[in-house]
Amino acid sequence: MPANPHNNRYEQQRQRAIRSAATVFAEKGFYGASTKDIAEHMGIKQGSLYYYFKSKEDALGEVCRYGIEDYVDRMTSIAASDQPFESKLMATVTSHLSSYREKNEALKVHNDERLYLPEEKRATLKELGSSYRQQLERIFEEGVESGVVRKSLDCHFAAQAVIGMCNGWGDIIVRDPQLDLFDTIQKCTDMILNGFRERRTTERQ
Amino acid sequence: MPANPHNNRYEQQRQRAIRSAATVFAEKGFYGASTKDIAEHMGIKQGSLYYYFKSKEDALGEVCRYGIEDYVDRMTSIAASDQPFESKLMATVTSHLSSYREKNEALKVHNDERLYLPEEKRATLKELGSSYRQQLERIFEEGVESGVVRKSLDCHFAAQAVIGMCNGWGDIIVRDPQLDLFDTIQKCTDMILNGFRERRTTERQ
DNA sequence: GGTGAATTCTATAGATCTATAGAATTATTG
DNA sequence: CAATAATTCTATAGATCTATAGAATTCACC
Repeated sequence: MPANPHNNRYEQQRQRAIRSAATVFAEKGFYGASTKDIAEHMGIKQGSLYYYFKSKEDALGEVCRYGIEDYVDRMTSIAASDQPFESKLMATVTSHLSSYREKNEALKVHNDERLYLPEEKRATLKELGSSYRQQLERIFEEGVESGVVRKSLDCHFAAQAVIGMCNGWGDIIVRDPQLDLFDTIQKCTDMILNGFRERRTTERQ
Repeated sequence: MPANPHNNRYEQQRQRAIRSAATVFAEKGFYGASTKDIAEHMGIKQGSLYYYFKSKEDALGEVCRYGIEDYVDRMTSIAASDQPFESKLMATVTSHLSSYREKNEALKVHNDERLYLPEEKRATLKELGSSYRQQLERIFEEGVESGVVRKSLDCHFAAQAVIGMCNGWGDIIVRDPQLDLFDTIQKCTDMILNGFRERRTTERQ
């Protein structure tokens, strides 16, 4: 507990601790990872970690929040912007997939391990996740209204499917740093909009 | 170690043990679940579990194998059948999603926890998973050849995307027994083939 | 350089958890 | 029913792991 709340070093080290926890949780899972693992990754001793976290569970909570927070913020600004539907969709996929790169493993930890948090903490995260999904649903609804997306679309289904697919890519992205992100983003967006079916050209075969 | 290898009860109880392990691993994760949890779910004492499993890790291996085995078999028979592309695709999605219902949580455990297995055991599972993905790629390639799917499709990407999306639904299916599976299957197939974009009709607006 | 605050360390209590050994119980078979 | 085999139980060794207390060290500022 630092006396000076404007203390710089404490916050910096705390961030390092959260990142270390994210890396270790992503690799070994919440229960598979020990506080010793996290401390060693950070370069301190096991007991010292409790200077930055109240408990191991607290560490998981911080990682999850860190993982999802600006991810949802980005969705909010995408949704609020006045781009056309197709741009919003692509921005969403871009934001989702690149989160896995930029934020290292914290978003993955949020997705895979948040269920180990107590009900109370999970509720906060759940609201964030629901907000994300609802905003994406709304984007699809706008797409319907603007005539770009077919009227028959179940927008709730659509949002779930897109989120699920992006999370699936997340696993691959985290494990394979070679993967061309931009290429994947383009292909995903194209799939969501157009599907894989051959377009019938005007000329008959 | 039963003397009579044709012993019936032993195999039956072993199956029960695997199912219990699947349920508990799915809920708490490999490290989060204790052998006591599994034994209690099965209605025996902790130590007795070792009559059926060599180790906790062995239990995880069995659950993973149980989870993926007939799932891959089904893909093999889908791939070998002579249905047209669209039927194969729908059969694939159906098989994938309904696996989550029928096999309870074992496929989910395979997806989420197999990385905690030692390299050797994981290699076997990896081959099964690769076989699945390659067969799905081949289905897409056939779709291209038959002209149903556009020539520009990256079939490797397509297979990954479909698998990722189905796994995403898997989480939802396991947690929400209410979800209409057939409806979800139809919408997924439709999305993969046609995307969400409004088809331009021949009449101009 | 000295002083108090901030940070990190060492050591450990107490609570797990896995796996094993051997006893007790239940089932099977002549 | 007796005897043998199969299954389950009890008890525990040994190895974690989390969280805390208090000592040691480093840092910031005068």
